[in-house]
Amino acid sequence: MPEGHSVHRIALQFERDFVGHRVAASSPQGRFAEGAAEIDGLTLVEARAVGKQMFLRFENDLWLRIHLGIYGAWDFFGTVSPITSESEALGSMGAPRLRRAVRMAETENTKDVDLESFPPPPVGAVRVRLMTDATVADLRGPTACEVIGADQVATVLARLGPDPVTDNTPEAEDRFVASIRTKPTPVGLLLMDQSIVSGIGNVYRAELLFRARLNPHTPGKNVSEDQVRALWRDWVYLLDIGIRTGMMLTMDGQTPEVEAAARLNRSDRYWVYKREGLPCRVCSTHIVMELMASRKLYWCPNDQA
DNA sequence: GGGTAATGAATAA
DNA sequence: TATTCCTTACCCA
Repeated sequence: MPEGHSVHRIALQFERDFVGHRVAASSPQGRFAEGAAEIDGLTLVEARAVGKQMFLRFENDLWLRIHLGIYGAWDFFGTVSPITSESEALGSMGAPRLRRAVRMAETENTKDVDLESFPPPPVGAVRVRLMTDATVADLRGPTACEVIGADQVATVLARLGPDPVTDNTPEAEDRFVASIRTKPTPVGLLLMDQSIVSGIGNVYRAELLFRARLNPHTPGKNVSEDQVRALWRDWVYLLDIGIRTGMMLTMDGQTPEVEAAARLNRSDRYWVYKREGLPCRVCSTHIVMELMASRKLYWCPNDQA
């Protein structure tokens, strides 16, 4: 579930429960055995997120770079501190897996499986397990997972566009404006381009464009400066909500009923995302789905004319 | 039990 | 533009 907000939340979780601790690193699945051995037993010094990338800095200037890709996920067990006042601890995002573990234990009728035990046995294909005395973090299905040096971290960072969290400055906004407004590329593609702006994925892309009432096919250079600045500021705004709540809430400012429903059900959460064929919440026109660079793009052809 | 989609991006061509 | 990689959840039977 990784757009920028998730990655920032995960980095915050590591900051809370891992930074300053000696960390045992292993690869239960085996595919990251060498990398895990490099950092095993080192103390975590810093946790950073930029866009969809996370960097964990250990002693000796060794960095673990993680990119979750489309289905990577971290699960936390044990001591999992709340990271914002508005959300449960991140461990709750791992709750489905926890429930599945409970089901498995029940169906297998193995009373000796102690679900409260620490550390819990790894379930599934755990590429990396990071563990302190009190907390376990399991990573599955990442697109990138590697131990690198500071120079390589800098190389990765150099090709990332501004992230509103690390870069909420007028200069960052100007950089975003300039890179959008010089390109003939459809704005719907530009928003997904991590070298132009960090952290936006397929959900936020569709929702940002709808909120701006912008046609996704509009060439970047044809979007007015005011509109581009509004896009940046809306991303700043939505990302903050996402980090605080742990949800991609884009229908804020609506009635309390609508907002409550959005928090409760995914199907009531978005303006256009995954609403192909359903009536637009504003004008009742059928929401359209089309493939743009092989990703599903949802938009309202009437409001985003 | 099988098939598919999924909040992503690198690479080849 | 097409292919490849990574893993799980959900839907259907």
